[in-house]
Amino acid sequence: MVKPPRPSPPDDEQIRQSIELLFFAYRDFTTRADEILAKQNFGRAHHRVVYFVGRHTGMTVSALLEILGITKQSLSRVLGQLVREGYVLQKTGIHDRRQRLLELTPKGRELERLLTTEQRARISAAHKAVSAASLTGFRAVMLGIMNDDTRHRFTSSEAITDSPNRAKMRPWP
Amino acid sequence: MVKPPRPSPPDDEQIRQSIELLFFAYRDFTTRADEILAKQNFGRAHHRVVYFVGRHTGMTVSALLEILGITKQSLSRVLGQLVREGYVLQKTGIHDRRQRLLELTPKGRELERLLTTEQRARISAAHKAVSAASLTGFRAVMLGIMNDDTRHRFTSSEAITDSPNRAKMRPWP
DNA sequence: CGATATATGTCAATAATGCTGACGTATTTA
DNA sequence: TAAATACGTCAGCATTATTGACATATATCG
Repeated sequence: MVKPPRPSPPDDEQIRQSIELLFFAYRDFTTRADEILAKQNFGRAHHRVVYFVGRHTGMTVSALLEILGITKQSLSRVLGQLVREGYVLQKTGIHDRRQRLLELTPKGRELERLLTTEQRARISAAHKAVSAASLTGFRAVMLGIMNDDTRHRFTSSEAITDSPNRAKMRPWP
Repeated sequence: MVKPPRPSPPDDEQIRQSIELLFFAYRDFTTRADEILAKQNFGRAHHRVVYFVGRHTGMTVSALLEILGITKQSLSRVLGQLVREGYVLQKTGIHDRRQRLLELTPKGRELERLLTTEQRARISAAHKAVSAASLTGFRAVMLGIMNDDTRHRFTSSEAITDSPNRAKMRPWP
């Protein structure tokens, strides 16, 4: 007891701080939307579906499952509910008729807007409060935290802003 | 009533990207620990309790509730379970005997280590892959995302490592 | 001292999210 | 034609979180 098993203390402290930044930022980021959802008898899962379907109109169910990282049974309840209540439309795929391509109805877009307005304002304020370099740093660290295969989602196509740092990122142990 | 159906599109794209960075980084950050927890019949809530009690030895139940942002009834089951199974100790407060000060047992510390080892490695790698400036930027943005009152947790007291970088962080508008 | 507030715990009911496992159907591909 | 794929669904179970009501011990105030 006199001798606490310490990892390298200064480094460990920095790491723990980042863990906590992630925890608290995520916690505060989601609470407001959760409150709005509760009033409509929806949950966070509905928000995620509406967000990503809005973001990627015409996406397949599989693509959505991969993004959410859940099973089709779990998605089923939520998606089925959104479809039945007129927030999401399913259209049979043209090239592959087994697919159900997803898109938001006007009602769905309305809900998406309602849910993310506060979140976008929050992020927007955070962006405006820092320098462009800070924003780049934020992105670099977030990309470093996620899995390699998830990272492709940001690094491949056009979406990414940037950053020289990316080149330094190692593949991950 | 409301006017702009569209925010300025380029800006909106950057904001959405940050929202997604937050979502995917958090998702990937938690999955491994969740798997370990599942094997022991524990959930993410147990992880959070063990993490924060380990971080703030001797903390009160109220302090933990405030950090977690949940109700005491929700905490009760999880905390009670951890206490009964010997991961967490409760000691009656000295100055205020109504308080139950929380701390980890050796078994609790072991569990905490098991759960966060992978997470710390993940964050550590992300830190090493970027410049000190990027890290500062990451912190600034994360602090900007969280609520004002949550931010005090990082900006006020000692808990912070320290780092010359800290000095550059602005108090926030 | 007595009233009241605080710190904590507990019981009960309810809801949302997620999982595994087992089937079923339509459609595409080999 | 057989196998693989995309999707859906039913059933059962665990975890996390909620509200509301009530209980106990201790502190503090008038």
